[in-house]
Amino acid sequence: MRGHQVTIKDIAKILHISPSTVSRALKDHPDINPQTKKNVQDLAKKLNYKPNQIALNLLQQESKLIGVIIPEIIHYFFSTVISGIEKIANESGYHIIITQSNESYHKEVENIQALLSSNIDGFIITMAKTTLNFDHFKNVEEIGVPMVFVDRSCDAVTADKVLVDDFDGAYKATKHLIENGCKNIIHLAGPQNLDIGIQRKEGFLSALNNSNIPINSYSVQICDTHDHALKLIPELLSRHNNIDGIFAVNDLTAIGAMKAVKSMNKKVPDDIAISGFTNSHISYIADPELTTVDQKGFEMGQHAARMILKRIHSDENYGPVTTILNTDLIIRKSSLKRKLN
Amino acid sequence: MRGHQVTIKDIAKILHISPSTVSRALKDHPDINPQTKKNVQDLAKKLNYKPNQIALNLLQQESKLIGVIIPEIIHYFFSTVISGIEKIANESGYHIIITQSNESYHKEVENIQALLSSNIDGFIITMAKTTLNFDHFKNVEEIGVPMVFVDRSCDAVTADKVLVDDFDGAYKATKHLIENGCKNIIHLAGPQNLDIGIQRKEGFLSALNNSNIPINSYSVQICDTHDHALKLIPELLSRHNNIDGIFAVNDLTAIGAMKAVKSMNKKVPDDIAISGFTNSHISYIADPELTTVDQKGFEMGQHAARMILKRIHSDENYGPVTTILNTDLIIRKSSLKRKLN
DNA sequence: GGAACTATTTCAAACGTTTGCGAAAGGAGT
DNA sequence: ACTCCTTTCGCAAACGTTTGAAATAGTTCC
Repeated sequence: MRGHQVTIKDIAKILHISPSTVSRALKDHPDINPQTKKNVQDLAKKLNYKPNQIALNLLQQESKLIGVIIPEIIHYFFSTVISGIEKIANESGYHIIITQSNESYHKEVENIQALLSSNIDGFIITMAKTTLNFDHFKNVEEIGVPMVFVDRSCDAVTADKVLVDDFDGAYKATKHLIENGCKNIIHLAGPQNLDIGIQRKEGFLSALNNSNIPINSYSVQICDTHDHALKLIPELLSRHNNIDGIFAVNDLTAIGAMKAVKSMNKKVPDDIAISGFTNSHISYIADPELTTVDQKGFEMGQHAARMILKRIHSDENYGPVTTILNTDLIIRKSSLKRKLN
Repeated sequence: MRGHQVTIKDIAKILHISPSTVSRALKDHPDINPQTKKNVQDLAKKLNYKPNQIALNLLQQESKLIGVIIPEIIHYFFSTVISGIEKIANESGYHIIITQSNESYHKEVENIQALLSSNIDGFIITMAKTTLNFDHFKNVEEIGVPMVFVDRSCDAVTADKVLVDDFDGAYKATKHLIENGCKNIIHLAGPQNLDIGIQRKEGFLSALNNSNIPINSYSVQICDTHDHALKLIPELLSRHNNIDGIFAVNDLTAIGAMKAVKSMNKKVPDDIAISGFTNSHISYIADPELTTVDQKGFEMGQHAARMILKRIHSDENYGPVTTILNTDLIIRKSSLKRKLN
């Protein structure tokens, strides 16, 4: 049913000239007779000729395609990363193929294989949480297809990375809570096998230390989902009545905590101030609006795209580059206690 | 820097046989000597041979690529649609190229052109809100590349569609509010140049009529963003004190309305019950949790992918197919008034 | 009138793969 | 010794495009 796209050969046949002449005429090659040029260009426009990208790809040994592997597209952060990648890629005539790992190691391996056989020119990857074996990345490295890791770094392989300064972000958020009068802050932390989980925790602890605030046995809780926070916080508050601040590893968890706090008839922020991390849409939607750390997803995506394009177009094999972006603290109502002093 | 991928020709050269023999050996063609076959297959495995997808695409005049054009990936609904598409496409060896129009007509046209020259095998499209001219779609139709429209239908062009029963969803949500004791419900409606805006409004009005509830001059307000609702609702409530229910065209608007209601010291749901539409993540996050209509994004994506694959693989030119999915009413706390009778 | 040059066009190979057809070689049957 | 068949393989074309090199025709110059 496909109506045959018009090709250079078609134009050549109609005009009784050779395909090479048509090709050159279309690119304004000086060797071509102006009249022939005009004939060709007019006909091409009339027939709505579009060069066949696949043929060009084959000839030039490139696909102008960047493979993107992320855990889950429905997460606000990742969708902003994708938007950033898409913007820069499109500006250079590239397109992106998106695949999701759903945080599954096996799906990630599958996706790598599938994208490789699609002859993509480069990878932009955020590893799955469950990825502990890195042979599939090493394989890519051997083949020589460039990779950029985003947000979660993989040290088993030499590749470019773009990360965010999680430590500093967490530090700033915690410091802000302290400055707003919090004296007993807990941290709802992410899994400690991931760099971001560790860094955000360390930033939190460092801020406490720096302000000479004592760290309790319950100051750090592994808890990184909305529903978990909803269950955990009431328990915690009933045991430790003097908790007056919560710094959560992500916005969703922060909002779960917020709901739990409100359900116990405590006020946010006056009784308990809260900060999240990511600056996803929901932080603005929350009631009260959630203070959070902007994770710069869009910028990360843009950087990653620029890095991969540079690799693709570079002949020399320069060493791996790591870019670390600064975070911004976004201050909203959930952390602004009435000043008591 | 790219380490030349190993090709059939490489294998042929090493084994001193012709490329055609290698090709056939790799596919277990009966014409090939078992020993030759084994030699080829062993070497191919050893060298990690992967067929060049681009060459195959050129030969078979297909790219195994589906072009997806959506307004904005950061919207929960669209990201679920994408997930659905990706799942089905991958199962059939297809990949998806995603582009965003950002609700801009011009970007949409650009994306169509770019994807066409990437020789994608089919389009899955959700039109931008601002698209009023359809020549770019007609162009695609002429060329003969199949299209499926998702969520927002385009009648100017003969193509498959997968829609959701917006009318019925709105009807069910409104009916539910009525059954929970609402006597004066307003509808925050979407733009009335889009089908979904019209259908949801009509469903709302029909439910009121069916329950003999009078429709006021202010019953329908064009308002489809969080921030607009935040401004509009206080005005409305101060003028019409007896409003006791709100049905919003999407979840974000519903949550804006919810915040506004709470800010006026009215209780949700007891004073004013609220329902949204979409069932996005935020509806579960809201406080109180938001009653809403599940828009079945994932299912829509799956259907769209199946429809486009069927088109791609079909030789005959069957008439356009429209699939309309049923919605589910998701009842949560925001609509459950204490029964007064 | 031949060399030298210019202007314009075509040829052919290349990218990697598939596939119809033909070729070569050997064996069996008559 | 001839045909016929089988087994195994290679040739060449095809997909659409680009590009160096060669070809053709026409002009200029001495």
